[in-house]
Amino acid sequence: MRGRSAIRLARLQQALAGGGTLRLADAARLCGVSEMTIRRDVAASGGTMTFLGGWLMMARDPQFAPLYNLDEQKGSHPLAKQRLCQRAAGFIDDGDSLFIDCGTTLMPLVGTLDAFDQLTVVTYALNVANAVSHLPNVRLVLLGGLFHASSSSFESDAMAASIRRLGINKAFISAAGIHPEKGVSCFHFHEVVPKQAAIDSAGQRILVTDDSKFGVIRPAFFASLDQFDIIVTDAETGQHLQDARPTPEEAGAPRVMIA
Amino acid sequence: MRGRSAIRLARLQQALAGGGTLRLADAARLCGVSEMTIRRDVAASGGTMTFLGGWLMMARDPQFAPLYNLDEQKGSHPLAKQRLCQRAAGFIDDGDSLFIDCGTTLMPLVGTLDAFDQLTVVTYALNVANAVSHLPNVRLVLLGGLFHASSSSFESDAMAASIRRLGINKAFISAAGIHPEKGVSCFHFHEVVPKQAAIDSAGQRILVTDDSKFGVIRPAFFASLDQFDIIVTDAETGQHLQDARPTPEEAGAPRVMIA
DNA sequence: ATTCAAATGTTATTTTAATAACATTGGTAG
DNA sequence: CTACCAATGTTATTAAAATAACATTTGAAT
Repeated sequence: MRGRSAIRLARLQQALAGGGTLRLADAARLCGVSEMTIRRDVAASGGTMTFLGGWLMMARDPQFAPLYNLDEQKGSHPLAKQRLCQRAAGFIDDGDSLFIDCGTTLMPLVGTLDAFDQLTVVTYALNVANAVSHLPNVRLVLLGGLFHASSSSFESDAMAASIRRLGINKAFISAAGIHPEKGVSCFHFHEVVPKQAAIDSAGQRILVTDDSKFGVIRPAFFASLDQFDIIVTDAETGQHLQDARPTPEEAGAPRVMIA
Repeated sequence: MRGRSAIRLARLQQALAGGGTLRLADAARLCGVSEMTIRRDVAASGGTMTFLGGWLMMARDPQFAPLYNLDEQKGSHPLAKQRLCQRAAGFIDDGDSLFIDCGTTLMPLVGTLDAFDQLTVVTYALNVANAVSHLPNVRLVLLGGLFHASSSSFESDAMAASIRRLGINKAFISAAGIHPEKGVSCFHFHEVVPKQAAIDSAGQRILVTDDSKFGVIRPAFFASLDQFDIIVTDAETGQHLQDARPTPEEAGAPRVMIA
């Protein structure tokens, strides 16, 4: 009786591949073995599966990973993003058709959408799509293609054309770097096309970015600052931007909103 | 102090919008309130959120939905699907480019893919895409469009064209109904186009279906039985199909595999 | 202000899960 | 066949979460 543990683990993994959880008791029955044996199997699996209070699940980090660890909690990053998105959500109206960019910055924005009537969300990010897919009041259009795990987003030749066909009301754009003169940049080159297409075709362009991105340059530039109508940001970045442009009402200057 | 519970729930919901979990203690701190209050809030939320062993999460997140309830467990459906998929996986080779249909039937198939080298998976189903997205050895191509929650899949004008451009090695197709004379059907009309395109363009077509679908007719027909090269099914359906075609080697007859 | 009731906090109790310790089984080498 | 050892099962113990009970706070009406 050698290697049976591996067989059981494979079977459980297969059962859980599509997401979902299993009661410990059910996992045990599924494998025809005692609960203790399942516990030992999972413990020996080296972290591919875990128990969460009696429920077995795949421990793929991003999904299951707690949002805040007690340690990093003082760094109020997630809270900051929530504040930014709360502010950004102020620009949304019932019936809008929104473009939501990839990354984690705009994630809390999705959490605010259930308060509206009949929105449409266009995105090329898998994480955004998953969050939106649960909202009954939001129509979801996902722009597919080849998946890039690094940014949880898709790349496609047809991306730009698809976006231009869609009629986007308001585009919420995120960035990995924002520099007062050089402009706005991101990590991955395949993000450039959809970002630019959304900026081109949207009625209103809203850049959402926190202080940690200010002054930073990342590999791929995709826009200059004055291509945005509104910039929602933290106090520090906001101050910088307003100092750089003493007359924010002048033509082409985005309105800066501090969250 | 009225309606604060709702405010806290909204905040938590927003924090969890992108998926993931929160420790009870962290949720309490996030809202500046005691753990007991969070417990009461969640209990009053009417099932939108739940605790799983001290972790707060969105209840409807498929990631955390239980696969089997103790009650329905006797009906060994999920086990049957696993057996079918195990059998179906036998047709996969390293380097293959696979089409995987929507629904839950083919979900366990994804669980077998980590054993191969360098696969490509093409799908128009969000649940399949999510499962595949975690596999480092599989390239994922998601065919996007307008999302349909009923089947967790996408609809698009460009679907057929996209599929034909892709070069699919083996197409794994699921069905909601399979009838010996009338053919193979599904619930949703928007599934017909991608299914047919995949059947048209794939090198090998593999229908995977369990006994509960046999003799059933659903709203949308998409293929006849002899359009498949292989049918992977349970004992009962397999017997029926073999009886109906006494000479399975005759031209155009699919090979029937009983799992 | 005073009073009341809803909301929240605190503590105690029950239930459940996780761990540890020990007993049993079963395959395999000698 | 027998003795051994890994694998598994069983039971006991510990830790943690869910519930319940009761105390305290807080906001609004009188």
